Amino acid sequence: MDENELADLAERFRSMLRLAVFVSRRLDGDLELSTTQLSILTMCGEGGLRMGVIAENLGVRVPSATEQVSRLERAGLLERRADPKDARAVVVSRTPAGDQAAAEANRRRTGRMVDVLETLEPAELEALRTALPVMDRINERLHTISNRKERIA
Amino acid sequence: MDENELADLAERFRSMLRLAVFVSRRLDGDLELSTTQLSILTMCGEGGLRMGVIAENLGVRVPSATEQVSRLERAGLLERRADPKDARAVVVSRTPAGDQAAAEANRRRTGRMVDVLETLEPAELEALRTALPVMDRINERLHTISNRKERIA
DNA sequence: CCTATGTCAGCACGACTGATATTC
DNA sequence: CGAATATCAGTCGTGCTGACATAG
Repeated sequence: MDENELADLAERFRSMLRLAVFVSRRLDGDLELSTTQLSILTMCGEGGLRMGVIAENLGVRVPSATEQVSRLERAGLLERRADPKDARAVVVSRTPAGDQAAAEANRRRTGRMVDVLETLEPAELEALRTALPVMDRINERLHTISNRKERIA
Repeated sequence: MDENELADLAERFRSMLRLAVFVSRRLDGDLELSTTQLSILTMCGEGGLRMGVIAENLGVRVPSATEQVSRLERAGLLERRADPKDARAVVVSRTPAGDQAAAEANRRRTGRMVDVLETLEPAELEALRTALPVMDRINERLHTISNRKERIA
């Protein structure tokens, strides 16, 4: 693929990213839990996570994660415990109410998404399925490139 | 495709949307113009747009568009003119400085995206290219579904 | 003593609603 | 007069940085 084709694809992919943000807002905007909050709830099953890990998974700074966790804790969906191995750290895990809320919210959002996907044709669904891993790769590469830049600068 | 496959695809697509938001932040987060602001600048070439159209294109309410346009106007990149056909409306268009800023910003962001895409393999780029129109379709369908819901409610 | 972890305080941005003009 | 267009005022959510306490 030559340079011009790549630049064209890059521009169209930029448009697609904008659209993805837009679609995300439309799908999740009117629900009780924000996209970020549900992500935190979902990742905090299975024994809990440290605050720093939550922040890293979300791609935000630690204070931002603290804020979201505090909010979900006030709502009774998460709880903080001291890490027995390291008293500086906290381990965040779901309460039973959090388990229930996460399951319910994920079920509902997936249902909405199914409603949309049902209107597409098989070839379109296949195109989607094939492209999904590519976004993961792009995300990985983005980390690599960012890190390299930091080292140079 | 049966119900379970569709639900599985829906969940993975939801993850992809989250990732898209994340990638978008990483790519545009440290630049002078926000993603939204550059979208406005880009769409306001070719004779200008009314405020309501800008809001609709962005998927936000009119007051939010007003705020962004005011900011870009203060920065000297956009200008408001009265619509000669309808004195209630304003027409927003780019200044020469806005033309230049939009071209420069778009060039730079596309360049960043090319840096990322260059690290992918041909098959992955092809998968991406094939999937791009599908996101447009999803966006269209979302409008249809939302409108139907409003009518029912 | 230096680093790592998390919280707090204060700030910025960008969305929203509700209340106005103004004009169709 | 009612509907449409844009703006203003005020609020909220969610990110950030910088300063701090506590523990490794």
